[in-house]
Amino acid sequence: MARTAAPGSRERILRTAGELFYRHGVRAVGMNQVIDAAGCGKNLLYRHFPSKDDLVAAYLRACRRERDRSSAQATAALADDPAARLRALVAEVAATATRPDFRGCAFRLYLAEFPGHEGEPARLARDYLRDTRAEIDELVARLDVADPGQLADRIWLIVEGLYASAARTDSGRTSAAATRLIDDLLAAALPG
Amino acid sequence: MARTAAPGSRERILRTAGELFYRHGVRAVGMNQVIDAAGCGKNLLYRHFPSKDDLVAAYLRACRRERDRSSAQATAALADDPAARLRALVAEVAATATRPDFRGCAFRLYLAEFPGHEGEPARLARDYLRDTRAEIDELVARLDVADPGQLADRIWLIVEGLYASAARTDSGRTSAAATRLIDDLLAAALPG
DNA sequence: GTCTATAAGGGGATAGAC
DNA sequence: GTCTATCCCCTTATAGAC
Repeated sequence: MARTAAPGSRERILRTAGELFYRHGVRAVGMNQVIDAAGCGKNLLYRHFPSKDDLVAAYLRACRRERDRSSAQATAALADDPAARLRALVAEVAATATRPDFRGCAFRLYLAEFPGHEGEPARLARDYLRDTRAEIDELVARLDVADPGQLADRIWLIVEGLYASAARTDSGRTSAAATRLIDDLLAAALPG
Repeated sequence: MARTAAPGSRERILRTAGELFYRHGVRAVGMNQVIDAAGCGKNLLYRHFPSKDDLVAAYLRACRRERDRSSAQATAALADDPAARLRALVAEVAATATRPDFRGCAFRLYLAEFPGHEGEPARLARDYLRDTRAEIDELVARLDVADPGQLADRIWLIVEGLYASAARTDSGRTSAAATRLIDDLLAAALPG
């Protein structure tokens, strides 16, 4: 399918749809709107994405790829230091949350829009949240702290709060508060 | 209008609509669905609520009333102790978040569903968030702490994280983490 | 008169056909 | 790319039951 079409058409449609989905919400954006914004024919879009759910799933997969890439880049130069990686993880979320077009976490926004849905988009969103939470758990488990479960719960709470709060209030202030709170929590929990 | 109608009809419709809106999302629930669930005629609903936005606004106003009532009840027997009131505020949110049908904060869910909307529902949602944030600011301002702004930011972050996280993960664990973290923050910030 | 039930208008949704 | 099919949305109007 994609081989016969213009090489960049799929990516262009997906990028256009993703921007609309993220800015206005998935439910608020219709397929016609995507077609108009992408400047393509209805045929081409439905050849690449047979249904809206397929398009939404591709959008969330692209978000995941970007987040994984961004996360890997943030921790690339770091030594194998769990505390530093935790700080970098939160700092990377804070950097994302201060981008001018930030409107929240795409996965959390999708789940808020489609509660109880069980399609592939919902699975992708839940997978991302589960994996991120697991990453925090694993990093905290490698720390020498008295109560790893509690520390992981607290860091997760802050990550969730950062995503939620920065979408609606001053994101710079929220991000600064989150990063400093994580620093304090780690400093208080770690020996020395 | 409501004076001539059966006395309980408006409240019954509103309660039915509210449950549907909260459980499935405002956009996902159509007026026909509300009418079917309430077992009323289309005429009656539109007489009480001339448009869906009016019904949604009434739903959010009911949420606000319930939250204000619940908040007042939680702090009624408390002395005029800002720290105790802050702890009670978070504990009350935690209690809400552990209810079995908890799916998130109705106001935050609405704003996630309707970004950029400027009608009365959006105003009600933003008013609630602004008032809650202001309440935290005022309580923290009355504490004898070195950096009230920072403490208020952190408490707000935890409240946001609690609402967001408890909707998707183990709410008991999330609530416990939030209340204990608030306790620790207050204990660390307060003298003595 | 108050309510229910039903039909219909005007629009936009996804999706498919040519 | 346009055109159509089908469905559901919000809303209004009409007709009938108690």
